[in-house]
Amino acid sequence: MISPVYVKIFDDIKLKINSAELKPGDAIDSETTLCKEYGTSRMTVRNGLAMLVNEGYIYSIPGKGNFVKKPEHNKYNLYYDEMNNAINSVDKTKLLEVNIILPDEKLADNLQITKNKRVIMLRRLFYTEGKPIAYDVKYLIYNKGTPIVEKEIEYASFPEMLSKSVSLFTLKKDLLISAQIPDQDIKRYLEIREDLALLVVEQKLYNLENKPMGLGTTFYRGDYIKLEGTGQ
Amino acid sequence: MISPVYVKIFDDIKLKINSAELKPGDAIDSETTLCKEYGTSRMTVRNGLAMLVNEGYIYSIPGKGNFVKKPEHNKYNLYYDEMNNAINSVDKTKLLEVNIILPDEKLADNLQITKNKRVIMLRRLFYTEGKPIAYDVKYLIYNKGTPIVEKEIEYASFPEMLSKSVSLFTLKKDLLISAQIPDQDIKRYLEIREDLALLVVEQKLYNLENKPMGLGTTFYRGDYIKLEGTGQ
DNA sequence: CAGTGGTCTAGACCACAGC
DNA sequence: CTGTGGTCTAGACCACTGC
Repeated sequence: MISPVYVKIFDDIKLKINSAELKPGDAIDSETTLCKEYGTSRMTVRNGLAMLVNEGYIYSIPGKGNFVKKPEHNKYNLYYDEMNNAINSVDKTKLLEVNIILPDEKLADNLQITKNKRVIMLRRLFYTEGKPIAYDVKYLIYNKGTPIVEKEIEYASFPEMLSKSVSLFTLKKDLLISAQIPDQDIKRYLEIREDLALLVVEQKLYNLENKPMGLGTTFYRGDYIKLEGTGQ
Repeated sequence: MISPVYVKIFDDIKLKINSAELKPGDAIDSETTLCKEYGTSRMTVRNGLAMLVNEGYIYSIPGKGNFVKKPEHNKYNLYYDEMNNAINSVDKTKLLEVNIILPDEKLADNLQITKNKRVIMLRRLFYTEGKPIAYDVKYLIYNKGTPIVEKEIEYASFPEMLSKSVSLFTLKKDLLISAQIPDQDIKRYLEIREDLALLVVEQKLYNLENKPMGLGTTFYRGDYIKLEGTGQ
């Protein structure tokens, strides 16, 4: 098991932090000191420290030194794919409606547009093994020249819908996750007769200038979805 | 507005990717080519490329080159703090019970322990403005010598509870988010009389060896919580 | 003032891709 | 074989910190 010197430096310091030999706020040996300790050049040391910075273990203050960071124990990675989650995946969708509409006050406000700017609305149902498990409504800013291809939209996730008009790299996305009781309409769409909670995911997409590009809400049957997050 | 050369390189290439001049899978100019283009040394170029790698724009294949990555448009950052969310925060907690118990089959299985290994159970209520908004149950592996300090536990988040026995850096965490209808017990605890959905967050904490250290579930009134995720 | 991290140079050798 | 990225050296000057 041979590994580069800078990985050795990274591992050593990481171990000291994990074993609590170095605590948050503590200073790390200076770069020149580490150079001597490992008998290596400064660039190699900095390479190892850069890894620690990238993984959130340390931070540096120019002129002072490198210090152990407080771990962000409230941060999680969430994978949210409208059609796939921890316990189920969508195998069929049904396009209920595609329409160009004029937004009402609230929608215009949310999309930061005037009320005479047209918006694409689409409503879909998601199915798993023949049963409807989610009701989905999306609003997209209408761009002339961006054709609406029903077949493409039917199976597209929200970010993919916008990929024609915006590079996916430039998309900023926000999620809001909540739980609520279904109203009559949704009960009908999802064929819910018993008492059942909905998991509601609201998505908002922005371009790089923070201009809203789309707004969407997906109502999942609570017994058919679990969202999964992983820490660190 | 002066910025280091490597930041300029980073910005230039990022712009090319965002403007779709460079598409996923495309090769970037080689490092030596970039050295000539910017009249700089290889380390400076590599510094800029490292930033692009860290932000998920590119990846490199040794011997071949650097390439534009496909954006991960299903990845979000989720901040989950048991006591604080997008629309409310907990201002009071009530410790219903702290006990050392023997796990039942399911719990022992989940914590990967034998049924004669003791477990700390604690149950809490979270309040906002005098009203109970969440019911919380946690199970922690019992470690001899780790004192249970009620006052500490009462206001601690789950990762903090374990911080005495494990470095917070070493904690791996999993979240499962779902929605369900409250049962009679929870309705009583949360003083729910109307129809209401619960947002349920299950947390599982592991140490570095992937040994489960704790298990917890928090049941939030659906009208008092929204979880917030941000993309990219 | 000496020590720190930030930026940068101009080289080097290596393992690996692809021809 | 040439070209690629991965690792590394031994210096340099700068801005900043703290004494």
